[in-house]
Amino acid sequence: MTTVNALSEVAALMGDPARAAMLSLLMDGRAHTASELALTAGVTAQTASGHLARMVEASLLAARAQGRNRFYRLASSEVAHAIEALMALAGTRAPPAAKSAAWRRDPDLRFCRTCYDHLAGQVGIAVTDALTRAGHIEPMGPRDWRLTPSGELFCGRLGVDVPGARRLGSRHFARQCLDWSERRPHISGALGAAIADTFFRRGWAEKLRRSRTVRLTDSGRRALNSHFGAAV
Amino acid sequence: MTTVNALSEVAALMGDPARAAMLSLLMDGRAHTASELALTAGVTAQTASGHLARMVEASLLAARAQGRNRFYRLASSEVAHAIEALMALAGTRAPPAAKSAAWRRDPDLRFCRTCYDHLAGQVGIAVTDALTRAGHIEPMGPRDWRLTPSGELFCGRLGVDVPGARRLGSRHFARQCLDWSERRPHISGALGAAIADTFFRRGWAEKLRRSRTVRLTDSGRRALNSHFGAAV
DNA sequence: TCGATAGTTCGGTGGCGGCCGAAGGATAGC
DNA sequence: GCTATCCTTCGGCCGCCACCGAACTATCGA
Repeated sequence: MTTVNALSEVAALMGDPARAAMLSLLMDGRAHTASELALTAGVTAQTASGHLARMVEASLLAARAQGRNRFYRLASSEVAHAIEALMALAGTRAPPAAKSAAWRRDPDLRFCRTCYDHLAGQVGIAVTDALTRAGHIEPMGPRDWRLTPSGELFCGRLGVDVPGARRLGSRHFARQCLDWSERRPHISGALGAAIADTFFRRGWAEKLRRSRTVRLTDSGRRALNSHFGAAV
Repeated sequence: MTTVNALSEVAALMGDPARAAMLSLLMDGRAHTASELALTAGVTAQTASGHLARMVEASLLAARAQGRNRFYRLASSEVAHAIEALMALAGTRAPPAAKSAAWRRDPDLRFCRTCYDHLAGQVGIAVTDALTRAGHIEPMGPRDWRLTPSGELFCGRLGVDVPGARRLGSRHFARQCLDWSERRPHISGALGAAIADTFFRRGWAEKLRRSRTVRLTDSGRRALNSHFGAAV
């Protein structure tokens, strides 16, 4: 293959409107799910899937499976650089200010939200980090956490229903879930759900209507400080 | 027009093999006639004419009529920069085995070439590294270089027209341009062009006909050694 | 075990665009 | 004027590829 063909091939990939829309969204540096990218590009899931596979094949994107979701991100900073150079040609300034519109509109979503049934965002990460720092949980394997004896006690004092979580044998007990805004794992699985449930039950957090966004209450903020030694 | 559409449109222009071949030839920084570009791209004159018109329309190329001939050149160094960035991507895409095949095809191009109007390849990197090592230039921000007082003196002794380069207010003075073969930044912008000009004027380097490839002369090799303390 | 959700694969369709032949300027030289 | 060369415009053909519906797989939660 000549350098010329290589040039045209990579440019052609970026030259499709749907793929360009996906790449633009990914210029925020975060990982996004296939369905999110499909929605942004304005195409069906199956069309998006084909586009994403081609871009992964060409090393423009990197993919990581997580549960039912598949997260895609730009494969390297060089990809971002090339996109930026092309956008500069069109006279439009893009990165790094080019976050997705939804993103700019919703900083609260980044702060705290539900991910299935557990907490995510800065609050989810703060809780996870605090538990790790205190030695209450430990990474176990690539995808799980282990609850230590001290963690068992800690959860008991807080009112987290650990026995109930263990009873759900069909469900993973404590999983590492990649936080798509913070780009680090937070705690999910049955234990993550039980912790979130405690937050809601004790009035530390409230779900907003018709949204994944979660509001941390004042007492929740105090609880984070006193019980977890974390500030957000 | 949205930024996304702008991205896909300019990328789609570069994504056609015939147009990519033309753009590659024009990376030598010179103006070429329509028929020459048609020959390079392997298409008929009328097909090439259509391609060229579209690229002029999109401000990728600039055209100038001269007698019966029509000369085309890259519209700006930004266009060259974008092409270079895309080529850097293309270098990473295939596994090593496939890459080296394409590589060995053009060892001379990898050694020294023009990137629009400045030097690239091993020689371009050698010059840039030597200037950095001697403290003549310093990275300034993510995309620029700063010429230090010692660099000012050094360029003056060499006959590089620094004042002339500064006078081009419309153009970036000293930019970092990612070298697609060396995968590290070399110096471009007005100063990069002035340095390259010095190389050609003093007989240190010669452009090969119909190619971006540049030949380093024996005196050029000696100059690199004595003035820059670099060996290639 | 079962339903719901996320993602992929496959097959068929439609439209965009690259291609060339033919014809039509424009310029230079005679 | 005439001719050769360079380039462009026009019209029609053809292939590629983006798209979607349908069906399938995998994972999650109950």
